[in-house]
Amino acid sequence: MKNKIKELREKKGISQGKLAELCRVSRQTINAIENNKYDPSLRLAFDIAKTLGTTVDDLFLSEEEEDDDTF
Amino acid sequence: MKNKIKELREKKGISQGKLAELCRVSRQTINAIENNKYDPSLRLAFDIAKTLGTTVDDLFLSEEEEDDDTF
DNA sequence: TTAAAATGTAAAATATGTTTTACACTAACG
DNA sequence: CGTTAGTGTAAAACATATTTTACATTTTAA
Repeated sequence: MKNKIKELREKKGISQGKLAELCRVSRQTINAIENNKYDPSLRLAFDIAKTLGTTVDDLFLSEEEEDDDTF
Repeated sequence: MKNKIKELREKKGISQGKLAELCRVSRQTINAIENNKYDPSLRLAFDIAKTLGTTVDDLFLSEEEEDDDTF
């Protein structure tokens, strides 16, 4: 699922590490989510959205789907 | 994390089983989420919101926190 | 008042998300 | 040049979400 985290994070001028700290998760978690390794939990999605001053619906693209490449 | 799933589902007049089918998950999953056994994945949160004609931000309450009772 | 549909719940198995530790790479900077 | 901050990545361990099967209870409706 695509997201605008990196974009909004950079607009705010904070590092992955700082965002992780503010959301109380590890830096690797933020990194993995920004790079679409996996989706965050719903709770974390809300925390990130709030921290970046936006909404979950705005931050994540949702739109059907990102069925991964393996075939 | 609180949610309005049961409320909106009943307003739509569909059963847990029907909602589950529309979201392509098991009925138990819908039941567990309605009864706050656990939060859905972000993907499923979007699917449920869409199916119920609302947004993730509207459907879930977010607000800090539901730290469970055990102590 | 009985049968059917809907709901609640539970355990085991599997899938997915998160942490920790650790290291490599790049860019900026003294 | 050598250091520091930021980023990408990986494996193991752990936490949480989901499925399947199965059954009990409640609600609806004939």
